[in-house]
Amino acid sequence: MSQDWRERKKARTRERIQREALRLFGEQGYDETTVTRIAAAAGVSHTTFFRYFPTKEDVVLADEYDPLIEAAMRSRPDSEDLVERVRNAMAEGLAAVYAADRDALLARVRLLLSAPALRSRLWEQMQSTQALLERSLAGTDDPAAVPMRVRVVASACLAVLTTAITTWGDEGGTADLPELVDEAFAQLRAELS
Amino acid sequence: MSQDWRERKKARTRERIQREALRLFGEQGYDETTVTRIAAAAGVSHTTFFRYFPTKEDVVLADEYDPLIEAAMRSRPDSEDLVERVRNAMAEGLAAVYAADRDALLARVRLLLSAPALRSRLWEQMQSTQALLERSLAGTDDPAAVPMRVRVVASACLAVLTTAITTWGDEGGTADLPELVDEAFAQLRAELS
DNA sequence: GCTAACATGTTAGCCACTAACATCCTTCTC
DNA sequence: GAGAAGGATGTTAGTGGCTAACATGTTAGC
Repeated sequence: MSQDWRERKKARTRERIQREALRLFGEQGYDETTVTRIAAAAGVSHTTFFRYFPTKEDVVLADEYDPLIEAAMRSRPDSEDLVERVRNAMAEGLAAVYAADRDALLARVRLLLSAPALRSRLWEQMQSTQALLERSLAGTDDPAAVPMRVRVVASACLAVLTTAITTWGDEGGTADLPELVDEAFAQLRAELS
Repeated sequence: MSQDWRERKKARTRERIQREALRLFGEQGYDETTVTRIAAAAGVSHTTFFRYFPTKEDVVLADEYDPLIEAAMRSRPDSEDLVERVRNAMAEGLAAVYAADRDALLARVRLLLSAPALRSRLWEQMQSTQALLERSLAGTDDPAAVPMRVRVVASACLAVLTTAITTWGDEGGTADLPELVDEAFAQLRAELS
């Protein structure tokens, strides 16, 4: 009971900052919105902003997806080959997000596509997702022990997923994303046979 | 004749800045080396530094590879399928750099692997390389006219190339890079059949 | 109530990067 | 060969992301 009030207040402050930030980004663009401005809109100082989000980019890119993917990877049977396992795990995680949150996902993707700084940050995050995939596929915790074959698969699958999501965002979210992802994987397979 | 002296002087200044920068990065690390320090070592002011290189990252990432790849893509016969064309073009461009410049390439790769800021910048550059590949494969100049199939191929091939180069750098450059790239493509193909 | 813990604000500063202006040096013209 | 024009450079000052130090207020546990 003791810490509850504090935790809840902190969570609300965090949400307020994020909400105001996304609103301002949408209204005036990412680069044109300063951290100080966001902090003022949320009623805090810019130092407090940085106590909640280590960088400006993190307001957009709070990574909730890695745990999803990790769990999905664990539920994949060993009978599937490497690509199938990654493909299905990503599809599973994505389906959950997509069903719950389609519009928010689209807004986020479009923001990401609009600001170079955000895109580079995304790449960094994907690097950690890739490391996760590799460890999971290779069944080891030592990054140096991952064979190149596994790294090739992980990076290629992520590239395909990214391409599908990017295409989806470029088209304004008109298509069905899970279908697009399926299609993208099928296309790669078709090109390589 | 008139402008020659000026041009040559500028070229020398540019090289001096770059040389000193790479030396300092090697000695004390990328993040630990400030632009002002580099400028001082090169005997110029920090504003002059930025007149030669738009960002600190650009000292490391002057992109000479895209033109190579573009030329190589043009020399590929239409009889090859998409993946083969990209694969061979990249192999051709890489072979040239590798033969001429192996040690410099290795040093650069290792620097890239060491600094997150540089890596994200690399991703941005790869985005432009990917766009180039897509246009070349699709035979169009309109990015919106590129079918997803082509984008999937381009992004996956780049991912494979990057994985091979990264592996090479991680292993200290002991392997033969062109061979590694070949192997990486073969592995992806093997996993997808 | 008192004290320890903690969230926040203020201030000052670093660094990448930019703009404005003055200076100097080359180059071109007469 | 003197002077004007143009370009390269330095100085200064400023912005924005981000950090550290310290002071203050607010809550938690006794």
